[in-house]
Amino acid sequence: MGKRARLELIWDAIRDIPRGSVASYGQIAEIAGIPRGARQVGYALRQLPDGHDVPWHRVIQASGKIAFEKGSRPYKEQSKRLMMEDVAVIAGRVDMQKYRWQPDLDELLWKPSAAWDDE
DNA sequence: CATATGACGACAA
DNA sequence: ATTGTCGCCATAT
Repeated sequence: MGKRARLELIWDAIRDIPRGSVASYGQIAEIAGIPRGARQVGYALRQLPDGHDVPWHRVIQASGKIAFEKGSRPYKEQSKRLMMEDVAVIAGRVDMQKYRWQPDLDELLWKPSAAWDDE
């Protein structure tokens, strides 16, 4: 696979994170079909071109912490964007239990029939 | 080909 | 909660 294609896969996975939810780097990597590729997601985010439409702020560490250094420009920008969509950021962290994106659950809510295919 | 570098993650102290 | 170590893996040099 070409490097550009991989970047696109990762960016697409991030575009699927719904407003008000967050996903970890590793989670996005798996969805993009790159197991253990958390670092590749970080790489992909650094390659975002100007004018992109990728909700980069919805990607945080598995621990719930914002990846940027506390107090830095990007750190503040990310906290602000998350707050803007009602995601609580306390001391640089987000409660993953509460805000972690669950694709499977989304499926159930959007297409209930998909969960009944065993009847 | 050899090393260094990360917007990471799991785990042990 | 923090910090350090180690594993991981595409890129960069």
